[in-house]
Amino acid sequence: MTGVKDNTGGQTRIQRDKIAQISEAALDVFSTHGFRGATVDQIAKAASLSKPNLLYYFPSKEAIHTHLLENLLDTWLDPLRQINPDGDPLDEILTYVRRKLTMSRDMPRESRLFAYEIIQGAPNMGAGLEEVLKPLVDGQAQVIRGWMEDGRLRPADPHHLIFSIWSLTQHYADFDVQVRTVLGPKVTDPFPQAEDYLVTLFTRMLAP
Amino acid sequence: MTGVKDNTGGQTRIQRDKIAQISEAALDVFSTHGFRGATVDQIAKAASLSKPNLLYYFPSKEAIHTHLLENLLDTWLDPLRQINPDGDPLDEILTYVRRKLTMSRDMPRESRLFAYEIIQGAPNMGAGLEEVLKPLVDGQAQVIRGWMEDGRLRPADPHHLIFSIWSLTQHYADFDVQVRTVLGPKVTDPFPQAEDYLVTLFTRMLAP
DNA sequence: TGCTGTTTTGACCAAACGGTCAAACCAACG
DNA sequence: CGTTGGTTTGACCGTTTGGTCAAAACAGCA
Repeated sequence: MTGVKDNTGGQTRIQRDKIAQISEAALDVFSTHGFRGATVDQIAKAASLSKPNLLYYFPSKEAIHTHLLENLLDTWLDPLRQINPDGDPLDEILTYVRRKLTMSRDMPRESRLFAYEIIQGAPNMGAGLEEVLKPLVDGQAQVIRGWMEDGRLRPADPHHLIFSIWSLTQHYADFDVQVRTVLGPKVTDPFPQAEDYLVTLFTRMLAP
Repeated sequence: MTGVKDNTGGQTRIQRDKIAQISEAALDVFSTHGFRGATVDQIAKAASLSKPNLLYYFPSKEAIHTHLLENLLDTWLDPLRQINPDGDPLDEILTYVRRKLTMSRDMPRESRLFAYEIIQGAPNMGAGLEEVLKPLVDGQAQVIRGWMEDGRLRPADPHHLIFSIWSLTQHYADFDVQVRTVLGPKVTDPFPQAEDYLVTLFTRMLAP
C-alpha cells in the first residue's frame, strides 16, 4: 500500500512517532519562515528524514501545514474556554491574561504560526474562525458583559477587551526581537516585567 | 546604459513615477504574501509592467523589498517622535494612541509588511532597530518616566507602556480578518469602537 | 529461513522562480 | 529626418521547489 492510512485513528506507534516528529520540525520551520518561505527539504532535514520519506507520511507540504493549524486553534483558545463564570471576575480575567502570557513564553512558535496565518487573511482557517472562534468569543463576551452589568467590573466593550488581551500577550511572542532589542541585552527575560505591567493595566482598567 | 542611475537623486520624472508605481504594487504584494510568498511576476503585473521592465528599475526582488523597508521605519516611528515633553501628559499619550490607530486604519499594508519583518526576526532591519528604534524609544520612555515621577501620570513601566500601544493599535491592522470575523458583518468599521476602547483603557491606566 | 507488508531512498520530473540579454521601440532634439 | 539615449520586451537560462516512482531495505512472523 502507498502512504499512511487515513484518519481512522488506527496508526502504528511508529507512525504516530514519525508524524509527531515531522510536526515538531514543521512547526519550527513554518513559524520562522512562513508557509511559502518554508521548503519541504528544510522540514525533512529538521526532522532527520529524507524528503520522499516525509511525503510518505504527509501527502503534501500543505497537508503538514493544515495538520498543524487544525491542532492549533483548540490549544490556542483553551485559556479563553477556561474562564469561569462563577469565579471572581477580576481574578478570572487576570488568570486568563497570565495563561495567555505563559503560552506566549512557552509556545512562541505556535503563536507565530498563528500570526502568519491571520495576517495573510487566514486562507486555511476560514472555517475555524467563523465556526469555532467567533461563537466562543461571543459566549465569553456575554459572561464578561454580565459581570460589568452587575457592577463587578468597570464597564468596557468585552470584545475589544478580549482583543486587547490577545494583542498584548501575543506581542511578546510575535515581536520578541523588537521587544528584546528595545529592552536591551540586560533584560534576559522580558516576561516577568510584562506580567507585572499587564496585571497593573487590566486591574486599573477593570477593578470596580 | 543599463539600469537606472543610483541614488544620486538625479532622476527623471518618468523614473520617479515608475519607481513609485512599482513600490505601490510591491507594497500590495509583499504585505499580503510576505517576501518569499511574493513573486516578481506578481509585482510586475500589479504594476502593469513586464518583468524585465520592472527589473530595469530595481536590480532585484530583494532591492524592492529593502527599498520599502527603508522608507517605512521613519514613517512608522513618526508619531512616537511627535510626543511633546511640554504638553499635557495624558493628552500626549492619547494623541499618540490615536495617531497610531489612524495609521493602522490608513496604512494597513505598511503595518503588515512591518509585522512580517519583525516576526521573521527583522533580517533586513537589524541596523534600523538598534540604531533608530531603540534610542528613540529610550528617549521617549525617559520623558514618560519624568511625567510619572512628577505625579502627572500613574506609574507604570514606560517601555512596556509603549509596547502596549504598539501592540494594541497594530493589532487592528495586522489581525484585521480576525477582528472583523469576531465582530461580525454588522460592524463595517471597527476603528471607532477601537478608539473608544483604547482611550478608556489608557485613561484608566494613566490618569492620576 | 522464507514470505509479507511497511518503510526508506536515490533518481527523476515538470513547474515556478529570479534574473539576463540582445534586439526592438520610442521620445526628443539638432 | 536621423541620431542619440533612455525604455520596453520576448525569448531564454540556471536553479529551486513540490512531488513521483520503482526499487531497495527492513521488520515481523510462520
